[in-house]
Amino acid sequence: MKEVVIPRKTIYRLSVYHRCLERVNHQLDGSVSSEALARVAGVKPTQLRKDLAYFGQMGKRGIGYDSEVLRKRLSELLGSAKLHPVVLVGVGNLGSALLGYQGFAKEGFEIVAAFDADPGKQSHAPGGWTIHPMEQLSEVLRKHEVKMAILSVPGPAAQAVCNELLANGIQAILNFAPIILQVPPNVMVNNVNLAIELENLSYFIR
Amino acid sequence: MKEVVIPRKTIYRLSVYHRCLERVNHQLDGSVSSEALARVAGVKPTQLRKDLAYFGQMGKRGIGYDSEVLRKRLSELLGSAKLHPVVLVGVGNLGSALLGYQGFAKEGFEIVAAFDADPGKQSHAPGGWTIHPMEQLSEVLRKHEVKMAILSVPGPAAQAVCNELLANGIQAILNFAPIILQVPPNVMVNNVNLAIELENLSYFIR
DNA sequence: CTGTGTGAAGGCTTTCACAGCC
DNA sequence: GGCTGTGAAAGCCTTCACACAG
Repeated sequence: MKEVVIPRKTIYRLSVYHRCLERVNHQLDGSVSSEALARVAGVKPTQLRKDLAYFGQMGKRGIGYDSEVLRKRLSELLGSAKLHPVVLVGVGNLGSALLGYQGFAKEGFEIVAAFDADPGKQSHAPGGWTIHPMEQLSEVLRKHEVKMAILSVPGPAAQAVCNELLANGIQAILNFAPIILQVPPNVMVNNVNLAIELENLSYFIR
Repeated sequence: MKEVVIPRKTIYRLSVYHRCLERVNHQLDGSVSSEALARVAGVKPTQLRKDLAYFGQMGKRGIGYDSEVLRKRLSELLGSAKLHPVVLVGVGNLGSALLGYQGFAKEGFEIVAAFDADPGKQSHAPGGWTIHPMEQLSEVLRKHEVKMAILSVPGPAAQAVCNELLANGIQAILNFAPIILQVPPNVMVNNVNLAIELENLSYFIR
């Protein structure tokens, strides 16, 4: 029994490989080399091999990786093999966009409910979504056993809403609010801040 | 003249500090300590100091940083002091959401035009946006001297559109398409992939 | 005495070089 | 011969410890 910790960055790249594999695996007859897959994933072949090797022998020497086997294995490892229920909190500009975004469902995530403090948001909701008031949060989270949340409320409200999510058993948050959330170490937060991404790019323009 | 390279991660955190500073600088009378700012930014005080020190002496020992001076300096360094024109290409689900997102303008970025291969997208556009056909890309980019683009087209179209952007002088791309773009080393790409962020979170849920 | 600036140490990730299997 | 798996080396970033300025 090994006691190696797997780097966060490796986990992240696993998702990238997973996507790349799904995009190209009908173009190849059964197997991929680390070199081929690394190229479309934008990494070096050695890195890909090291990443995969954390989880045991996955390829055949002299041949490569069986693309279908690898895809399945990645899917299991990442926990995306089964459908994950997700809630979305904050149906403003960005939130309603995310509700309409088809990308989530396609990748194994189902938004089971959307919440907003303002019931008036009902009318703006795309695609016939029902926007629940915050009071129903607890009930819905427990009923569907939801463990993941998408947080797209304004910055000032974010920490309070976050606390509410944590109190109801949420273990992972995709945070679009422009603040660093304070959470216990067993809760995972991934931040997405579009303004920061743009600002970061502008640094590199001479 | 020092010849030190500044880590990419440092540049990224600079944006975070910048945001945090804007959020809290009316709460303080003139100066911030590295400890206070680091706390809201979610980093260690030493890291913040080292990050800032890459750009010379910015604080006063025994006192801290003058919050207004620091804010201005960060703004200059990041290139967000002046308004940057940006174009958005791909007005699908996500693209139209981004068009409606107020966050960009607030942070010094102005979307000067939106493009889509399908002129039918006109009707879906929020807020009275005119959606230009791809044929006008070259003209608009040159006229407004646009250097940054937001790319939200479907994966299969992304590389071709990217090449077109590069041919017209684009130097930085915020990429929402689920592929790794092939670009020359002098072009900067920041990837945002919501499905990957969610999948990544799902790994950490036991 | 307070809080920044910084060389040095430490830790983590990536890359290399090559052993091992097909 | 081809390509994976992996210990060792290199590189990069973070953290520490403390000098130094207000």
